[in-house]
Amino acid sequence: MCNTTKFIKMLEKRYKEAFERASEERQELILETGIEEFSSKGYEKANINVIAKKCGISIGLMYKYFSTKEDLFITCLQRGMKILDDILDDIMASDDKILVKTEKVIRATCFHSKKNANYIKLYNEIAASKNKEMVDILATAIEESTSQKYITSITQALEKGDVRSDLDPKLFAFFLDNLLTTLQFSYTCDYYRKRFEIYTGIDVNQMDDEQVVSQLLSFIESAFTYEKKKQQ
Amino acid sequence: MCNTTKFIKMLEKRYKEAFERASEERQELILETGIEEFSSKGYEKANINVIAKKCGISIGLMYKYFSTKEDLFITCLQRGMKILDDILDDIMASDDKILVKTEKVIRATCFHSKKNANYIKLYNEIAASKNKEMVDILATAIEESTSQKYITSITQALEKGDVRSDLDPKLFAFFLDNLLTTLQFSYTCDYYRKRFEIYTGIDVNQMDDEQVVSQLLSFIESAFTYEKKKQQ
Amino acid sequence: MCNTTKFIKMLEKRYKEAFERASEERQELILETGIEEFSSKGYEKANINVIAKKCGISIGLMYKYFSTKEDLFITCLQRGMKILDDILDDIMASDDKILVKTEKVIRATCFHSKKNANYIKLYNEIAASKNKEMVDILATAIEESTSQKYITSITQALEKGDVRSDLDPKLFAFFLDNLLTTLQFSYTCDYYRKRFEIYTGIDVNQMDDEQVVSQLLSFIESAFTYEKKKQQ
Amino acid sequence: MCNTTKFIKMLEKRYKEAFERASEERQELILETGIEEFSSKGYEKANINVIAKKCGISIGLMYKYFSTKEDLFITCLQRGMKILDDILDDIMASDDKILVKTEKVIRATCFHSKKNANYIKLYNEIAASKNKEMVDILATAIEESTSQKYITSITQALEKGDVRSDLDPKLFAFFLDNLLTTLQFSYTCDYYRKRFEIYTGIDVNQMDDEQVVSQLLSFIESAFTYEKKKQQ
DNA sequence: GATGAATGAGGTTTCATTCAT
DNA sequence: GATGAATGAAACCTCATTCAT
Repeated sequence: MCNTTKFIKMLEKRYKEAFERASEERQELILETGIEEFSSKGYEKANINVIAKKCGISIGLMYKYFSTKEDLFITCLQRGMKILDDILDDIMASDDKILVKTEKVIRATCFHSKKNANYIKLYNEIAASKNKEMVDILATAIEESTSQKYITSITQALEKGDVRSDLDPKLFAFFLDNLLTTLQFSYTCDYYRKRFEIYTGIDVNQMDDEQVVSQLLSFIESAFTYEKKKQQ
Repeated sequence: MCNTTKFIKMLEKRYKEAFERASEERQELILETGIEEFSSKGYEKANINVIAKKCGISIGLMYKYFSTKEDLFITCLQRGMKILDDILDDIMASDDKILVKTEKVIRATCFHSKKNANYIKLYNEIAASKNKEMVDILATAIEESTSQKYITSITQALEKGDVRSDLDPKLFAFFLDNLLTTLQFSYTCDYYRKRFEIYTGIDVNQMDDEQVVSQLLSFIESAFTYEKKKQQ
Repeated sequence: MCNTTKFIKMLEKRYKEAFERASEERQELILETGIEEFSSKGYEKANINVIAKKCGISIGLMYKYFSTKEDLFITCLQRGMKILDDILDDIMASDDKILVKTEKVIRATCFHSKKNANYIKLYNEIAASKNKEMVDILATAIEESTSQKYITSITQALEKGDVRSDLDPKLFAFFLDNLLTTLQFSYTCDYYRKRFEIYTGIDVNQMDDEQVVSQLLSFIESAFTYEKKKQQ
Repeated sequence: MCNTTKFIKMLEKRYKEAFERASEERQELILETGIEEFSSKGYEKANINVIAKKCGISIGLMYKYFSTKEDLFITCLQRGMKILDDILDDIMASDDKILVKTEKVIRATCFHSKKNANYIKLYNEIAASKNKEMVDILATAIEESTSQKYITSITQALEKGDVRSDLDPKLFAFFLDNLLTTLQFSYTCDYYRKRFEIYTGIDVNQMDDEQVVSQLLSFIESAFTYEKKKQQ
């Protein structure tokens, strides 16, 4: 139905038929356990035998469900993507103006960050992946729908005159997402959390979210709205 | 002399004395080879024996130079940091206004990106590291000096009235660096490059840098300069 | 039931669950092979890969059974302790007088020495270990029950007037065990065997055990029994 | 001159001529450093490169002095033997009766134990060595002279009627040395120290030496002196 | 469907010894 | 005499994957 799933489907199934036949609870258990392991240890150090044991299933069965470690990882990632994309979908499907949408996305980022921390960590994991072929596929699956939403929204705003006339919708969408992505990581990934603390002096979990939201919103709002008078 | 080196020094030497006694060419060869391997394969998959072989030295000698794989990695990283920090230092030491500095940094990012791609990839590597203890140390070493420079510049600009009065210098410095960091990665790291292409439709290497520079600059300029009139 | 096992249990299991699931023959094969290697080469020079190969199993499986080389060693040691302790238990559980027990222990030492040589060599191995922490645990596991048996027996003999009144039960138990331990080593460990030959002029294997038994027994008997008249 | 050196010489020099040409201080430094390392780490884990560094000499020079690690170890051992043997020599050279000599040896063991701990640890090290060929040579070098002294003393005492008539001088010398050797180890080697504590309840360093001396002496005295009336 | 025993290549690290200077 | 850079075999340990049951 929605745009999102279309792109996720670009990633073919990476699980075997046996996995589909497993009970939904089991599917969920396996994927959540995998997500937990991959996000806390990283892809290389995560151990598929350990994941199987934590799920209470045999390693043999795990390989009946997934052909390789990579397939398990990708399937875990798809689950995370689905959940995160649904949140974004809800926000972007509305008729709100771009800045209202932006505010909602920022708030969603701050407020959902704890619950979905592991999914976001998986994104961070692939953002550092060195498997070029895989990375291209994943980047497309992850970013294509998001970027379309942002670009479309900005383009419409441009047409309506809601944003300044000299902006390039694609690049501005890109900058917007850069800010949001980094913020997400700052709430969830070790390195970015420390970095946030270095900049602000405050651990992100003790930070007043409202302060972050309002400052980032005003940053983006101004960036989108005001055109420089005539320079030079 | 400058602030930067002070923070780099927070990371003590991670090489052994024997390494200091090696010829400068060899030191350089080892570090560059290490950087090449770590940035292309990632920390886990990089192989010390392979690095040693590529350098034409025995594995035993490698361990005379570095106690562990981690020490070699950190030393490689320090080399990258030194080089990248020097560039930033040059720019930030000037008396230019904040937006001029910003423009210079953006340009430096675009233009130096190819030469220093591997150093930047190392940053990306640690940004995804799961070794909390290490990550905190590295984040401090890497971000502390940069953040200070940005925050100081913005604070001064605020005092001089060069930027709008309602901004929080720390958070705005943070947003600024987020945009620059993501841009850097977009020029160098596989995932971010693909993402850039998804947003803009163009591979970053065939992109007109000037377009990116001017759009990002105008984005930041507006964000920094214009205050919303009356917030309803 | 008996005191002995209580103390052996102080050493928790050092094998993994997979080892328990292996067939008894395999368990025995692995431990006996390990004992053979450790007792003939010493802990440091014994090679896990070699032990695995001699057992006809892969190194990977060996690590499914034991987490580390040390764990394998300790488990081998526990097997040796169990067997040796059972022998001592049988003897000490009787109602015999202390000197009768002593004679039985001496005979057991001489007669069992060939069959159990390797177990005793393991004791010798840890007696020279430099791993303080481990040594304290092992010493306790090995000596605690034996010492209790000796001290209790001597204390009872003291109460009954079977031994002289001026002896310190603890120290005499200690001296007694010193003589027995050294005798054990003399039957089994290279250095002590040579030393025995140097003292007696005869290789321990060609020695008339009866001669050793009677002389040691009369040595201990006199030491335990006769009090010096008036110490000038 | 004395008996002792005769047997020590059975061990040919295990150092190269260059070592003889080194200054006496250096010789001493190297051997004491080696003794410290070998006694604390054990033969296998002691590292010849580390020993060289701790001596402030190059590894190359170390190999000018000693052909192999084993040679260095043996030479260290010889030094320890020389010192310990000299102490024993002084005691055994007197005209004292066997029991007086015994008392002196026991006292020497208790009182010298701290100063010479490392030498004794080396003995413990070779007592667990698995190199049969080496062990035989070392056992001879170490035990031959000691055993002769004890056996001679006891034989003379037997002739003079100072000890009971039914003892076998060789075996009784052997038992005597067993008690003394174990006591030595109890003062110095980790395993035996813990074992002493298990038997007596007291750490050997907080023990009243006089108590140990008097009990051991009375143990040996009775063992040597009193003959069983007629058994059976 | 489900198990888990079994594999073995491959990675990091150590250290006795050599040798050019 | 003295240095210390250099070697590389060998040890311990990990883990994705297979397959007989």
